[in-house]
Amino acid sequence: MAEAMRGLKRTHRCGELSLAHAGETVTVMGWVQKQRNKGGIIFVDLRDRSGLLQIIFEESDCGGENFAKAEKMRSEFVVAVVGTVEKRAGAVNENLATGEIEIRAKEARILSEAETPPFPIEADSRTKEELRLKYRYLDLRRPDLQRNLILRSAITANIRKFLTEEGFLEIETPILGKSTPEGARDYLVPSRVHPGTFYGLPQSPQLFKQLLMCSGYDRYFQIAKCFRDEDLRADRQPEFTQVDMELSFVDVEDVIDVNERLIQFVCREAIGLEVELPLPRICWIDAMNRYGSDKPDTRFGMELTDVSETVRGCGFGVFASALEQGGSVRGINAKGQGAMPRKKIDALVDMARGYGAKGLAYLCIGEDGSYKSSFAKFMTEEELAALVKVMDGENGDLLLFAADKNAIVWSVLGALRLELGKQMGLIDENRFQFLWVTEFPLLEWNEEENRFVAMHHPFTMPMDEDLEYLDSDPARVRAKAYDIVLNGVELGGGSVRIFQNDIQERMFEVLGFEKEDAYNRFGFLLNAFKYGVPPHAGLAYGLDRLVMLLVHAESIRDVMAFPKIKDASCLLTNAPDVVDEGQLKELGIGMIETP
RNA sequence: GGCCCGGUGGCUCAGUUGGUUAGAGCGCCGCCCUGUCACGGCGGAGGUCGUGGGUUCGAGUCCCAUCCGGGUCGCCA
Repeated sequence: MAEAMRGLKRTHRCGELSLAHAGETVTVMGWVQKQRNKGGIIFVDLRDRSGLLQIIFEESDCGGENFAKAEKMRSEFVVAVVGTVEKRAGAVNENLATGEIEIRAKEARILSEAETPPFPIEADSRTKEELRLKYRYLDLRRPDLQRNLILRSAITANIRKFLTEEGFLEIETPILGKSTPEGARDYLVPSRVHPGTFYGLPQSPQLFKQLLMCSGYDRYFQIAKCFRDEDLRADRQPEFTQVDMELSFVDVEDVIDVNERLIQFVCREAIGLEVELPLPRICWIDAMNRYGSDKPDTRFGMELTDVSETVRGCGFGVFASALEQGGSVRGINAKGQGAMPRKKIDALVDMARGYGAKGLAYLCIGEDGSYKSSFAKFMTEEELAALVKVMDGENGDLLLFAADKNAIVWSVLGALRLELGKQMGLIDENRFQFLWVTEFPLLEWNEEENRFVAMHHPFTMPMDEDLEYLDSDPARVRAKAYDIVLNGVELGGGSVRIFQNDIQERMFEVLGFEKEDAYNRFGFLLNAFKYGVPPHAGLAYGLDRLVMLLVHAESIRDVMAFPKIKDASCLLTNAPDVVDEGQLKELGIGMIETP
């Protein structure tokens, strides 16, 4: 039977009490973590978001009625206890922050009884995610998730603090916006007032923040919910949070500077991590050539080596044809892995195929200097020796080679490098390696659409020195675009924006947009630019990813209160769900066919 | 959409080559216990082996289909 709280007021959270409070009478409230009944004495571990606290019940202190309540207490009951803080008479519990003290109960109330939860409410749960998400409100009671969300709150509070002090204004932009077909799929919201038309939920506040620059707000930021109707991953949710910012009268260096100091401030204040500035930088082409990735994990080496020139003209057809078709041959050296069993190598070959390679060439160098290889028979001894030399191959090493178009070679070796880095234990999980990746290509060729598409977005400014090639050789134009990477995860990205009409129109031309079409989609922005636009640039972070990495969570779901599962549904609320006929009718929506 | 992993009491798992009545730890229920904190002692309950079909004398185990969850490729300007 639940009792009222009347007359009681919580004085402390459990974890806030210490030896300094000895002798004080306090009132604590929380959930029963565990009851240990020794017969004439009952211990109750009380839990709230601050931690655990031991309560001791003895009939001589609290009387028969309260003692009987303590006997009834089960896990997850919500109780209130009035009592005295005491230094423990028994042994100190070293595992507990409040292990030196306990509350000697004088009065207890059972505010709410509880059924036995479907899984244990404790840290480091190994419970299946399906169950955890169905009972998310219980999962969220667990100390590790509470810690994650508390740290997330500390991170956003410090972001606000820093940016506000730097003169940024926090301004909200609409959630109900205009669908922008370029890029990710939009979530659509039907309009009741205008049947047949739809709002699009924002993939980012991009265009609005540029308008804010036109309006003179100079430095803007927002912690903004964003939506993308694409398939999920461990670090991707359909709705997620961006820390979005835009600055006027700045260039690349200004954006990087303020963001480096932001990162340093937040890491120091929120998690006590000291980040050394300036952060290292790498330009995109170097990142691809050295790591096979535009978001390299630079906590370990095993860099890629371009062996195209070494193998040119060799007898191995796969290498030769890749080079003939304008591709490359590159390799990585897995030091000391020369004795890797065939089965594991085959798994790597399969993995390479998963990234679009037709195969993966390997060369094991035995401890005695002998070769075991998938392609040695096609090459002369001299060719092999040259290849091993350029790969810095020593006895006991495993050399892996991919030969294809550059894009495939990079992605295959980039993925293999990460996999081998993990397998070989080369990654220091306690290290935080931030990295700027700069000078991204402005455009990339899209085979399907047979046209160039913007790598970042169509408003990204080309680098000054490449501007002249925008029409003649678009593929070589680099952008004033930059990504911030942490431990091989893309944390955020941004760019300097085009603010000159003529460059914007040339950009649309290269992208194959009709002028009319461009105005139809983005006219409000282009029109705004006609009335005086400051040079501006910005950046947006994936807040969830940042928090995930800083708290060492394995999935973005562990730093969000109510995440969705792989098919973008919610196991807790069962969203999305059907709606009744009347709602649809009002929106002028009919189903083509009921699934 | 493709590929990979998983689904066995409330939870986490084991389950041999297909072979008795499907096990363990934790949890849960009852009784006992005045210094426990992974409390302890005694006793007990609890399982359509995700679902459907097939092979077989016999299926948790093999085959097919399907559902659910996770990872990943495609996708994510």
